[in-house]
Amino acid sequence: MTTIDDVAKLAGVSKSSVSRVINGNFQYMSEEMRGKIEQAIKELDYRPNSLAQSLKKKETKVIGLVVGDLNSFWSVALRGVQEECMRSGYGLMVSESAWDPEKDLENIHMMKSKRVDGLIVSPIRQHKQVDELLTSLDIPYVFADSTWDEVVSDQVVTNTVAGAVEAMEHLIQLGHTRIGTILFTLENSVRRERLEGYKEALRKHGLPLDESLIKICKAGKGTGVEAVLELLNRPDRPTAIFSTNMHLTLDVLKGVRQAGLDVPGDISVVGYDDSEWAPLLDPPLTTVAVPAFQMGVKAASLLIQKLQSKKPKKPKKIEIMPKLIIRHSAAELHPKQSADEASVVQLTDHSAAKEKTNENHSTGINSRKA
Amino acid sequence: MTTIDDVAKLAGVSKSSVSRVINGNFQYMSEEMRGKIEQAIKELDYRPNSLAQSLKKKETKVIGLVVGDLNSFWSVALRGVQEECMRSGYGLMVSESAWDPEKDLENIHMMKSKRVDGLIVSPIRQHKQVDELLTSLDIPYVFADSTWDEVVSDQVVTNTVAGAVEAMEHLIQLGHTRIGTILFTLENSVRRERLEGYKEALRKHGLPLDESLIKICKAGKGTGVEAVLELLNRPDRPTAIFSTNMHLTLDVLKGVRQAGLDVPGDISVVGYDDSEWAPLLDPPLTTVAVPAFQMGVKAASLLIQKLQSKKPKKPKKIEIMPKLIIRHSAAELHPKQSADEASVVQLTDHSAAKEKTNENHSTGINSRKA
DNA sequence: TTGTAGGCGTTATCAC
DNA sequence: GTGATAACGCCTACAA
Repeated sequence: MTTIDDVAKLAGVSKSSVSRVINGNFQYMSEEMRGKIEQAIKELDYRPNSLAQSLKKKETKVIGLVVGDLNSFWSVALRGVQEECMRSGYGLMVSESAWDPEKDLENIHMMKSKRVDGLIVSPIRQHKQVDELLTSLDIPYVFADSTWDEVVSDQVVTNTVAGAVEAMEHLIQLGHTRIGTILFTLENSVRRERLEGYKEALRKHGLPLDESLIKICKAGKGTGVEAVLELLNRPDRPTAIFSTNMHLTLDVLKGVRQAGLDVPGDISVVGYDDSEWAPLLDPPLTTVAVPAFQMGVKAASLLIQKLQSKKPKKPKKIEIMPKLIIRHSAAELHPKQSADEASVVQLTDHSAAKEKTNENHSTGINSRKA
Repeated sequence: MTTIDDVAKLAGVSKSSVSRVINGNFQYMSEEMRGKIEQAIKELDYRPNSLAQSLKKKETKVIGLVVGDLNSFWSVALRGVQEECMRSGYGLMVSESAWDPEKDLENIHMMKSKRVDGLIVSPIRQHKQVDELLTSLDIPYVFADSTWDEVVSDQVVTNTVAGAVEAMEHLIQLGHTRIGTILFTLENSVRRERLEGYKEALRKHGLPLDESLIKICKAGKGTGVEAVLELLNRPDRPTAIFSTNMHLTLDVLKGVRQAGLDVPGDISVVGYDDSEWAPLLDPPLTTVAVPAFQMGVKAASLLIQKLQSKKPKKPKKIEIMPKLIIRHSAAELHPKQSADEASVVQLTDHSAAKEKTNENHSTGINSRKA
């Protein structure tokens, strides 16, 4: 491995001068010396050892991503994070705790020992412990997606309540008054807020809240099917279902089919999280699309900006608006029309002092060529 | 930040001894000293600085993943890689070139400068240059998924030809003789092999090869729709289509719908790459599922094993078998039957001296709880 | 304008 | 058994 000494020797100069060239300190340096050194660097194809640089400079130019679940949402968001990192010259380390809350803490320690400059975190639970650990470790961080209600740190989240409300209002405008919903256990803010939006929409439109129409299920394959069947097998079954998660939406559709019911004849369904497959279902599925890619970009850029500014600013909360994608039923589709045709309802941000993030970004799905 | 010196001071010993404890060198050490030091470490919650360790030991315990496209396949495979890394105590850096072949090379350099111990690479093109760069950089590596025909290095791939043949044979057994196929441009082995499998199946069953039934399209949204429409609008249109990529399958289904045709009444479709949504289509879609998660695990463990064994072994090629998942048509589904019910055809490995990877692993989809 | 020397936090090779 | 001490490869006052 060629080192800075090799370059110095070849160029016949001291290594401090080489170091200056590497770091772009050309302030008081003769053109001649600079030329000699750059020549030598090229000749040896020398690249500095980041480890040594980092040890000295106390920064690694690497940020870490600590997520509870690298699920479909995060796998898209990850690309946004990665893209922003590349653009800003940062490396990216990733870790997943796979739903073991202890591992989130462990992973943070791991990242710290690798000396990442900052962290994007999205734990599943224990946000408080995570927050405390992060501050005690004195590591710059940004919460993303999932957060903690009393959190005072930087964060990038989607306005989940607004998304849920919009989904519900779509159903209400279609004339539904008995709307069921299905959720995963309320372990984090994202999940709680979806329920909040459900309730808020009912309240807003003067509809009664029937707790028995709310089904909360444990994570796991197929648990949603049972839940939805319970909902559908009642005599006073709901005429619409708001599914709050993509995995649950799969279960809901399976359940509806198992119950021998028809969408949208017997029951309407709106799902949270969009999928490339939604337009291909029969009928095409209306969903709330969360701009995952964009969130990844925002989270990374907020963190990096934080790393690069000297003076600490006050915590910033960036909210990203989900989009309701209303898809026509298959019957209404003209044969020559694109099956992907849909109306996109851009939710408006009602909150005041928050960063507007309504640029016309992609939803993260289909945002790259294949 | 607390250092090894702080620990030494607190314990009243030299830092050499502390270092021994950290590295588990208890060979010639009194119980007493060990106790004192462990106590001090705990008290200060001391964690060694990986940078300094790595600088000295010349290993970082980090591996890198360099992929051309963090698409749906790799986003699942990534979880496998990550899981194996965590199990073996390695960190993971990721990078994506987003279809810019130059960036693959750039990312490799970046990883090298960060001094990763090894690399899992899956470039889109220029496998030869990548291979050469990797060897010239003297960095241990494993090709994964996509590879290069003349490659002699370690690699973990799926037997794409076998997968394609099986898909085709399914269609042939259903009585189809005019089968169209749709592919992305043949830039890498994975893509070429799918075409190869298409041809091989025809040959094997004595069916004629009609080049005009083979549609090759550029990457990009919706290009597949045009291609499939060309296929379907001919008077002698094929009675079945083998779609070689998930994105293309979406386009194929859209195209079929736009042409006003019915699956499977007018035309049969088999897709490469499975999706959670496949069983929910009407009719459920038959696909070739590629065990992405498993491939990630295998790639990581092969690399790590390579890193940890002293003597270089001869290059190893691990082949993973895709699985054909035959789904019943909706009409045949009993209402109380799971919509996900499907026959899984486990392809048999016909090759001789290759590692068997037919354990009953998951396909990567649905392999985690949500 | 350039070079010398010390130190970043460890590990490893010696002595003792 | 334990402790100095010299690297590891780079950066950066400070001196020249």
